[in-house]
Amino acid sequence: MAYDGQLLKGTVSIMVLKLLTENDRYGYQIIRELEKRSESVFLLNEGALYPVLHKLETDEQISSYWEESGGRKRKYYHITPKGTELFESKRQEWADFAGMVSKILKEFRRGQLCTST
Amino acid sequence: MAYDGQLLKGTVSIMVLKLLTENDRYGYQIIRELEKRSESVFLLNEGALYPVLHKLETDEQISSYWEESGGRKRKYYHITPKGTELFESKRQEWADFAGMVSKILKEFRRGQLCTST
DNA sequence: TTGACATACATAAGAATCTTATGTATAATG
DNA sequence: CATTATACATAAGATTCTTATGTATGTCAA
Repeated sequence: MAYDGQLLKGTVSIMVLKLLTENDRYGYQIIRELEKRSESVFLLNEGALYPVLHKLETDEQISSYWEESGGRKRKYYHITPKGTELFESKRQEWADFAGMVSKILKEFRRGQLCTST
Repeated sequence: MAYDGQLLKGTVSIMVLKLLTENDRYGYQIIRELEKRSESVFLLNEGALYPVLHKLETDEQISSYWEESGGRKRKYYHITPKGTELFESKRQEWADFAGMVSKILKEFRRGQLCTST
């Protein structure tokens, strides 16, 4: 992981759900896709992803099915209506949270003009 | 905590360092200040903050001194040059990380116009 | 003056989620 | 035929949060 691993906590499942809102995908594919989209910033390892997928499935936010493609058996995941709903609220939560952290990190800098928003 | 506690991981020490770049502060004061600035979104509890302060001190990013004020003994923390330096890089790291997560969560939405930035 | 509450420090047990390591198996590639 | 990539999985360990608990002092109202 290019970034302090702690920052990642809680965001993996949100990003996984995001990818699954677009298409059904299998685990290994999710890792490669996140790597690609983040320009190799998020180098998720399998030991991190698979437990997250299993937990999301237990929570019925995603479901799975095995499919053979490209001569390989792959476990595809599909987002459920519950997962879609939770994703939307988690996305909002992330936006609010990240906005608040950024605000605090910027606030009250000496010599900086503060304009109302 | 109003938000999924996992999102907080890794951000507490950055926000603490931020407050200490402004003024020396004591622990209890940091909790109240974060609560106030975040509009009660970040309700840090003492069990979370004190270990973070102790670790930052062990890492020599902050130093401490006891002072009596308002009839009470308070342990004040002061950011060191090392802490200031690390804060600046962590702030940048946070901005990059948060920007990347937000980008991924927004990306490729169906029916959405994508404009170059 | 006494009991409740806020202030102020601290630590310990437990939960969640990551890293690193390990294991199994198959396909592709040189 | 050996190495690498693909593809699944789990376990041990680290970190950092929550919740609970403990100690002590100051303030304020009944």
